[in-house]
Amino acid sequence: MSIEILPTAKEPKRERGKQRVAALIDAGAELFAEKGYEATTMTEIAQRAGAAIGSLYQFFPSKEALAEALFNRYAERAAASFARVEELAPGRPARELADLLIDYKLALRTDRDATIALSSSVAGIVERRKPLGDALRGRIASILRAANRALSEDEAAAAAVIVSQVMKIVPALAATENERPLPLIGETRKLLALYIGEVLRT
Amino acid sequence: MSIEILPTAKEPKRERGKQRVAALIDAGAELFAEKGYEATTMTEIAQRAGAAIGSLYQFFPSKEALAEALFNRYAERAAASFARVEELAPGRPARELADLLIDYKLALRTDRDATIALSSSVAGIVERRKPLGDALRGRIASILRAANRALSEDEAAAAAVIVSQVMKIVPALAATENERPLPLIGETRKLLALYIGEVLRT
DNA sequence: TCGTTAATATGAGCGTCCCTCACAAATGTC
DNA sequence: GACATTTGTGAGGGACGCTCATATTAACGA
Repeated sequence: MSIEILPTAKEPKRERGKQRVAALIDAGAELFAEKGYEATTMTEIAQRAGAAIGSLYQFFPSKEALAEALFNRYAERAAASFARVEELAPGRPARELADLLIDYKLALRTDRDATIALSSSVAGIVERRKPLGDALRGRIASILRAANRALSEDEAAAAAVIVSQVMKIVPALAATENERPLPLIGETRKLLALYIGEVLRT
Repeated sequence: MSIEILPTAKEPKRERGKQRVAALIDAGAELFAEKGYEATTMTEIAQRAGAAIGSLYQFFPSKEALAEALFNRYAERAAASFARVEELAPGRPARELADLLIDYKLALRTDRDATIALSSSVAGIVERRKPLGDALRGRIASILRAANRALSEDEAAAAAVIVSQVMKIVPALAATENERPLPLIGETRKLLALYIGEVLRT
């Protein structure tokens, strides 16, 4: 499998350009979240941003490039948000670690809505996601090893895969019923706490 | 949200028509699995099946309809497969229940490859998936209540949601590394057994 | 055997999509 | 103001899903 080079967005040089780019990304985020990636047309995005179609292509050479710019914003926010988790993690018991990780996912829920529509439709995004997921799993593994020194590297890595998979349940549940404080989220906390407890006990 | 009426596939009346339909669905399954739903063109599907584009549209009035026919095959096989789980479930401890459910997902892994490409791209399929998931959760809840009479209906329903979500981890892991017997699947068995054990203990 | 009817087969062409391009307008710098 | 650079514009090219008028094939009674 070869690395796919994707034409990136062209940086705006002047103030007006920066506003345009921001408006275009915002319009794309709204429409992708509303109708999905494929159902959204480039003409539509340009219209909602108050720009001509050619102006959209001036900054984003393809629909994929716009999706990637959107994804980059999400990735930056996610990385910053997890840094906060790492600050709070040391010394906490399994139950609190589980809550920290669940809350991390809950906080990103809103931003995620737009990017979630991309991950399945845009080939380039799928590949961009992988290193991000790898990094997250690595950081989770570090937290686990810090909490239980007896854990081998492989054991921590395997456990981190499971933990990250359980964390993915959160946005799936939040999407199906976003009304109350969600008893199902509580049940997911229990699930994750059980597993982390088992891992730390090993 | 209104119910979306989707034009269904036209049933072939003669033997040659049935062969055509089978060849077309097979071609679609192959191509969707290879390149994804959006990247696959209707012309391509017709070509691989050895048919003209008009012949394809004779039986499937739209690309979505073809996707739905594909999905139906998967749904039928899944239902039949879970009936076998229900036969074996009564009287088993948590660990064995977990293994039964994980193995159920593993068995469907191959067929799932083609349909997984659709679920995110085809709006009609997303809606068709929902009742299927509801039915699965209901049947899991029944198994749980049979194993623990003290469980209320709501408790069993909530637990079934979590169990079905954990089961979704299986194909995700099988996709990332389909080489060895997968130690991560073993870790998922442990996770599910832990949770079901907790539920049955309540 | 043949004629009739329904089923199946065909591919040029329509509308819409993503995207290109030649050129016009606006902005910053001297 | 002159000039270079950035930004703005929309008609049109190529490819897609899909339609339709028409041709071919299969089934069955006379």
